[in-house]
Parts: sequence; C-alpha cells; structure tokens
Amino acid sequence: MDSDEQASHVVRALGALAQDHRLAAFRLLIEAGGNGLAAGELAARLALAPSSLSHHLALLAQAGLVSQERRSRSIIYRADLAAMSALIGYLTENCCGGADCGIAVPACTIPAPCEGAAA
Amino acid sequence: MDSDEQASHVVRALGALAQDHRLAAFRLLIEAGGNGLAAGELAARLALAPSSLSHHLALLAQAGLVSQERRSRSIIYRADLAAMSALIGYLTENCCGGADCGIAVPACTIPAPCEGAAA
DNA sequence: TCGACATTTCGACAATATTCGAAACATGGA
DNA sequence: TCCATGTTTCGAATATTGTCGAAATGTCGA
Repeated sequence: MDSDEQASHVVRALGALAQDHRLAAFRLLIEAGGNGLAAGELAARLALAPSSLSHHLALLAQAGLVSQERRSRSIIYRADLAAMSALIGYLTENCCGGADCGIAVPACTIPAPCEGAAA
Repeated sequence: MDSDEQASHVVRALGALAQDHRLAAFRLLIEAGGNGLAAGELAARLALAPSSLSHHLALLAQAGLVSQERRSRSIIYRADLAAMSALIGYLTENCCGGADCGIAVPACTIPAPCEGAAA
C-alpha cells in the first residue's frame, strides 16, 4: 500500500468512527469481545431503526473495523482489534514521527490473554 | 468530563482528522514541529483556496488538535501533540478495554527531545 | 410450502460538509 | 494616511451524510 492509499484508508477508518452511533456501536462490540453482537441487539441498545444501524455497520465493515458472520437468522458483528490496532499505530507514528515529540502513548494494557471467541 | 462528553469530544476530534485535506494538513503540522506553519504556506502545499483551508483549520482548532498564534501578518498553526496523545489514549483504552485483547500498540518512538518551538 | 423472524437494500428527505470567490479584517511598511 | 500582504468571514452552490419506512433477501420451524 503506497502512502496515499494508506492515508485514504485511514481517513475512511477515522470517518467510520467519527459519528456518535458508530463510535457507540464499535465500543459495544469491543465490550462484547469475541462473542460479538447481533445487528438487532445493537439496534436495540442504540435505539436506532434497524435500517439505520445496518447502514452504519456497513460503513464500519467497509473500513475494515468490524467483521460479520451469519449465525442462523442473525448476523453477528465483531470488532476487528487488529484493524483498530493498525489505525492506532498509524496515528501514533503520525503523532510522533515529526520533528519534536515527547509524548508517551499509554501502552495497551493487555488485561487477559483472550478468553476465546467461541459462542 | 463525563463519559458522554468525552465520547462527543472524541467524535469531534476523529471527524476533524477524517478528511483528506485536514489529515494532510495535520501531518504537515506534525512534520513542521514546534516551528509550525503559516496558514498560507499550508494552503499552498495543499493546493487549496485560502478560505477553504481556513475553514478546515478552524475545525481542527475547534477539536483542540491545533493551536494558532499570530506572528506579524501571518498566523502560525501548530499541532497539539498532547491533544493527539489524548485521542490515541482514548482509542487505545477503547480498543483494549474490552473483554479480550492481545494487541500491542507500537510505542511512541520519541526521536528527539524537541528542538524548541522558537522562531 | 408457508409464515415468522432478522437483516439488508432501496427510495426519499432533511441536515451537514466541502468548496470557492468576494468582501471584511488585521498587520506592517512607505 | 495609504497601500500591500495574509487571513478570516460571509454567501452560495454542490456533494455527502444520517435517518426512516417500505420492500426485498435470507433463514428456520411447522
């Protein structure tokens, strides 16, 4: 990926998170961990019409921040931590790659070694 | 700042960076370091009309990501590294505060101890 | 096969964003 | 004081976004 492509991808990811409902949805998915959440469950928690939420989830998916998997009648969404980490990595480099920098980015806490993404 | 306020501030900061020209402008300011860049210089490098750039800079300033200082006829803009660090910190917690996490955010490299923001 | 459930796609609408030129404002020098 | 320079504010045109209801798609159980 060349530099322009990368920047354009970052803009899309930032834009995907730069909206109240989408940021809230993503945070719920992070909180839900490997289990993920069904689209309907998210819509209910955010008090959004299913079609509105579907649109937002499509944007998040297009930015690569969430993945989807059909499970029976529901479609389960999960946050893509690697994509999020890559975004943070880009911002970190972007923040500290310049002329002067004395910022310490708080390290990722790694609270638990993943309890597994099983249902 | 309560949680909703914080999220709303983060949304604004993300939105400020979620645009080609604004992300490019911010990156130029990061690169320029403590010296900052004049609005006109930024407009020239981004090939944008001065009024358009002024609008973008106002958004970045409103999000707290850049500061401005008049120097003679020019207005010098500088990236606010602390604000950027806070944003990255929020995203990092947001990414890693959930149920499972094994992501290592690359540490800030701290290339130089700041060569001073003097003119 | 049929009906109920979960979600997406489509179509439309209001709200917001991006862009520019023209005009206004601020600063410094002749 | 007057003019040139650098930037912002204003006003308007176009594009994008966020929202919803209605209809279409996919899945399961009877």
